[in-house]
Amino acid sequence: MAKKPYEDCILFLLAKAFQRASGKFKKRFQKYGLTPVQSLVLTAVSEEEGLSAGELGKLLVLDQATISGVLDRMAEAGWIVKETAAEDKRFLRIYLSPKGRELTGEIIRERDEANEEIMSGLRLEERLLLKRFLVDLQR
Amino acid sequence: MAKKPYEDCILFLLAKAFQRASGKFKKRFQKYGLTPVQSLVLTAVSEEEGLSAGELGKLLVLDQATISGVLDRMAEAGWIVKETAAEDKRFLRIYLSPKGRELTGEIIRERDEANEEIMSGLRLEERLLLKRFLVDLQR
DNA sequence: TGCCGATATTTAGCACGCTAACTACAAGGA
DNA sequence: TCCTTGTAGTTAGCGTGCTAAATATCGGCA
Repeated sequence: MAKKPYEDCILFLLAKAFQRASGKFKKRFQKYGLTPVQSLVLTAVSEEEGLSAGELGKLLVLDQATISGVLDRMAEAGWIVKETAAEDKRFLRIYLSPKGRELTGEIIRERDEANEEIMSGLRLEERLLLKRFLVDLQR
Repeated sequence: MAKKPYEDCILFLLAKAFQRASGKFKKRFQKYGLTPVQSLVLTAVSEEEGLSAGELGKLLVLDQATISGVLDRMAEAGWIVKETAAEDKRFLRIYLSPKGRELTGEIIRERDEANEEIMSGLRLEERLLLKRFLVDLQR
């Protein structure tokens, strides 16, 4: 039997690389009670408050059902505040809570360190190439 | 607001590349009633029958709980057969069902085509580099 | 023999991520 | 005004993937 029979399958390689990266984020953020996805949503909200659920979903490429659940749990945990927009009650407006605002800087630092940790096996040019390839896969 | 604020976050890039690849597999395999993961498990079983759940999990880097559930659904759907090993009843032995054996060749072809489709935006050297980088991330 | 610790699998519970169905609201025309 | 159509968000149901706890079996040792 081949030892690593799946190294030619790009789906497998992507899945495992994502799993590993996700694990590193998870470890780093669990002391805050945040999941990896939630950490991304938090920084997105901090970059522009008042976005709707749909706009956040587009930004982070999450479908409506997924972003809806994530926002719900984050509001529940006190990271963000969900308001319905006055002009059009179909829309939400998502804001940081005081807790969210206070910890955003730290979360962003953790995220950057996690990214650094994940990429530590690659040289700078390799990191740039990898990112370009991953973007090119998204066509 | 930046248009694509997360292209610097390797977790985000990996997640989205994986999502897209997974989507292509999903589309291609749903006519068989197979999920992307199940397609990988099926080809793994076809390469060596009689492996235990744990051995398959190690091969595919899936934890016990996950492989257990996947195997259950695949047995339910009639792709594989679960037997308990006679020598040590703690172990399972996983075999292909007649249906699994019949369709494995086709499934492998679909998998190869899906991989080709996913990588189609990259030249050959780029594909090899990408695979190497993804493996290197798994340290 | 009978118990103890190790090992393989299963189960429960949570968080995505997807599709599909549903609700709520808005806008525009008959 | 009423109705139809479209849009934003929620909910339900499924399949991973994880951790932790439970179950079943084995092996060895008193």
